[in-house]
Amino acid sequence: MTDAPRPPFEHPANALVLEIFRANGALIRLGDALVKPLGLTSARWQVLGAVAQGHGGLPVARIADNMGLTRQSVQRIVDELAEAELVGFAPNPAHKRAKLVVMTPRGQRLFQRASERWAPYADAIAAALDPRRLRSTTDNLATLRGFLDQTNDRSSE
Amino acid sequence: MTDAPRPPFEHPANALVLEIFRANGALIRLGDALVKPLGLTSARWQVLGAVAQGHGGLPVARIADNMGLTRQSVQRIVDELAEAELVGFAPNPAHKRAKLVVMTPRGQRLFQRASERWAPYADAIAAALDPRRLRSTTDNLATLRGFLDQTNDRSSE
DNA sequence: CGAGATTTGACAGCATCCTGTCGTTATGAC
DNA sequence: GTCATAACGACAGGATGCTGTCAAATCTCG
Repeated sequence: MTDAPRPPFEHPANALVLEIFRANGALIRLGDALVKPLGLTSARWQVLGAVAQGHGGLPVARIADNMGLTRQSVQRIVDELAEAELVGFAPNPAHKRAKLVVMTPRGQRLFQRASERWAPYADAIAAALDPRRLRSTTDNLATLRGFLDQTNDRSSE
Repeated sequence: MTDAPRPPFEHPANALVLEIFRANGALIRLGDALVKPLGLTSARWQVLGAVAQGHGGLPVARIADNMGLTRQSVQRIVDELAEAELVGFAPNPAHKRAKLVVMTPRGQRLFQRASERWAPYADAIAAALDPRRLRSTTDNLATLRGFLDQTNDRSSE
């Protein structure tokens, strides 16, 4: 049994990476199904959430940084959300072109409804992973992401 | 302090979900940069890895299941890999149309080179997260994914 | 105050993954 | 043995995210 070809799949880090990919996919699928009846998608819901967090309004580039995405990806979603009148643009006193993205009342109502739909699932996740595991998993992923971001930044220099 | 608008962002599960999204994005970016000099992308590398694991050859649908993706996504990548002669198709004794995807020698060599490039990063991850954390994080994500897959399957019935 | 660097938005093109639908092939119930 | 079901591949279309490039606005520093 020493002849089994053993590519570095045995490495513990690889198992983690594969689980992250699978969890990411499963979360997006769940999110899409969850907000589809509201006319939303996972991506739009996420951007809406990021806008909701920036109470005073944030430029697109800031939202992208918060989400770990590029400006272009977020810009496209924001434009679509603006088209649907779920978000609007407020003048930015600190930058003429970089207008602030703010929620419209309609956007707030829709986001509220999405949040209500999500709540039971969030609770179920918290039930499947007790508070200690939930927190340690989050912390460990944050540690991993810190390393990855650092590595990515370094290679782009 | 009871008036702060508090959408369910405070929920511990949400912090975990956001970290999974960010980690996923960072991993794909790192993977793309890592195998770009080899003429590969993250997705092709991943599919190549899945083919490498199925030593005897697997039909596309099986590979997709293993990766948590749809058949169509994997099929397109496999076709491109076949075009580049990195994988080939072997007849499937159990199914006339569902041919088995197998590595070509060239694919094996390329995957080997990608693995060698990845190894230092895998080690670095294992260094940033000690074995116990690495394993518990992987296990907890697997638990989460079990719940998510179950929920997704249920809603598609 | 002025030149270069940085940040931000706009536009174009591409890679990846999804859903929906159809025809072919295997499998299982009867 | 036959028919319904499931599994698999093929094809079309849409959604999301990325890179590359350029212009406008701001900031930094001498």
